Amino acid sequence: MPEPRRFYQTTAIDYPNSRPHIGTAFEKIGADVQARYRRQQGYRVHFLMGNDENTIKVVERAQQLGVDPKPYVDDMARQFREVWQSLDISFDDFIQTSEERHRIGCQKFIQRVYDAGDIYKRNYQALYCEGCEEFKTESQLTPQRRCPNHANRDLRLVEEENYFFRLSKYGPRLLELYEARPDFIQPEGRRNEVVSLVRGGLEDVSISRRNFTWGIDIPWDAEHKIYVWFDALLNYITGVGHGTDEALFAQWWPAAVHFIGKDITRFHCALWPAMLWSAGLELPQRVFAHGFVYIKNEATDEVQKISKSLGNVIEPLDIVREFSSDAFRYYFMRECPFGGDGEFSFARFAATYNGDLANNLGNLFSRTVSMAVRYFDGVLTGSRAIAPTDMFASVDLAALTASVSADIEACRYATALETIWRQVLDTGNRYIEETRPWLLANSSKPEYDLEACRRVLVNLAEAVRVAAILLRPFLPRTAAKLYAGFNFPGPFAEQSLATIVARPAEHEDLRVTAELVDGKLPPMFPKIEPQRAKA
RNA sequence: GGCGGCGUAGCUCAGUUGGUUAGAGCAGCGGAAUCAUAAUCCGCGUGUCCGGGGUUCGAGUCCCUGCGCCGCUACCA
Repeated sequence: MPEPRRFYQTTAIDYPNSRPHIGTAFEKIGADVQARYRRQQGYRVHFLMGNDENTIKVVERAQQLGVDPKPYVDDMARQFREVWQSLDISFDDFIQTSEERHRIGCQKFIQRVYDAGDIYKRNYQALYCEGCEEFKTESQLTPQRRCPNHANRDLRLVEEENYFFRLSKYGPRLLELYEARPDFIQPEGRRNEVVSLVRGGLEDVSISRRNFTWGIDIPWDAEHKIYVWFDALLNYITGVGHGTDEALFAQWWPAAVHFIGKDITRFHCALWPAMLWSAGLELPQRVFAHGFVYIKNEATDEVQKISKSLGNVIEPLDIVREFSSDAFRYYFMRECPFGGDGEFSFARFAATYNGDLANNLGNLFSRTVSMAVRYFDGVLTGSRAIAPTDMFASVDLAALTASVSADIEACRYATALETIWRQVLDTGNRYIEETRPWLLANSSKPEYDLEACRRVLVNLAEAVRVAAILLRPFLPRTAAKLYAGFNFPGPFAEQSLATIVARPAEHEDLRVTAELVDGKLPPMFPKIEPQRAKA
């Protein structure tokens, strides 16, 4: 047996000053599909998620609540994990940047960069708005160089001694990287943005702040804390043992892919590689920047950003409780292209759920199982001798599998799902209409032919098997139920996409093994009543 | 302002290197069927492929231009 290929992937770490919403969940689901797919294909996967806790906002929020930062972030981390678990996000580890392993790894890393001569001290000037009580960037200012929220008062110029990282010197090397590895940044549009940013010239970045009480000390100067990005990005290596467990680190680094939001592309594609070069570490293989989810207001038809002030935040747990995690996952993976932006509305959710999940998928499974039970008492005697090749005669299963694989690997999840629906599920439903098994099973009809009927059902079971395998990364619970519908040969866990064409040998005749209630299959996806599609 | 992207059926979107009557899903209309969660199947679109000009035997697909929308334009996550 060859050593299984390793696949280390990460998501962005989140700020724990508010609970995760559906936009945050979008990223995690997309990452989870990749992780589940890779595991299914035999990779050894390590899937890291986490929270970004060393920020001033955490301290402020904890103060508002009258608690210390650490218990606050620990409780938020618990809440985040709870949401991710309810969405069946199969993360292997969850790092909090307030953990010791992060502090130790972080300090060792920054020391290496310091020793390499890439960190120096100098004055940092910034514009401070007393109204907002925070620093403003040039790009945030009004034409009069005032704060947009407090245009009637001047900004204060604040100077502070900070440590700076020599990002500027890595510009040329970054451009070489983008040139040599065009797929380092995906999708391509994001890559172009980063290229033009770096072409425009990079400045050194400040990486420390004084007078912070929360965060990680600069190891050689405890008056300074490590500031934002230099701390946050390092979770990707401290989470797999950098500085604390070098054997583990050697096993997983470099990462196969970082999943991030499009807004933080430049930190991951310019700053992060430069940091790693400086410390003498390898670069991740790929950075994938996904789009954002917007809320479509059904009353006004407006497309809005998700925000607390607009009051349109949707709790993932609400949807999971009312429908299912698979329904939640399906909507976002099918309706929102991962590399681009997407929209959410309950009306659209209900339409997708009812059409694709309840009607096309759930009902296909239901009618298949139901006919097998009704016409054959659930046992397809002699099925071993029947090759299920009729239904997919018009479909090239090898090409279909290859195309779905390629789409998933490129994070074209919506395309992969569309292919599965059109080529597998639609084909299945059409096949039933064409063969009309209810006539074949009816002894009073001229079409009566029980052998032919059995053959049809063996083919339909095959559709269920193929669908189960293909859908597994997207809809883990549904896929498991589909596969458990019949006594297919071989445990589901061992069914890679290759087993779609190279079917495992049958040891016994097919029979229905789905759980029945009063002899019937309960609906997988009970319909959403249109009027219940709340606004 | 600069750089980049987008604008295709009522809605959401596909449309490789330019090549036959521009496609899918949903919605709508008509029909069939009844195994099934009234699900499914078949049929039905005179779409200015944003407008204008150009290259070409031929352009949704390339070039120029006008309009509209969006992204990026560094220390904010």
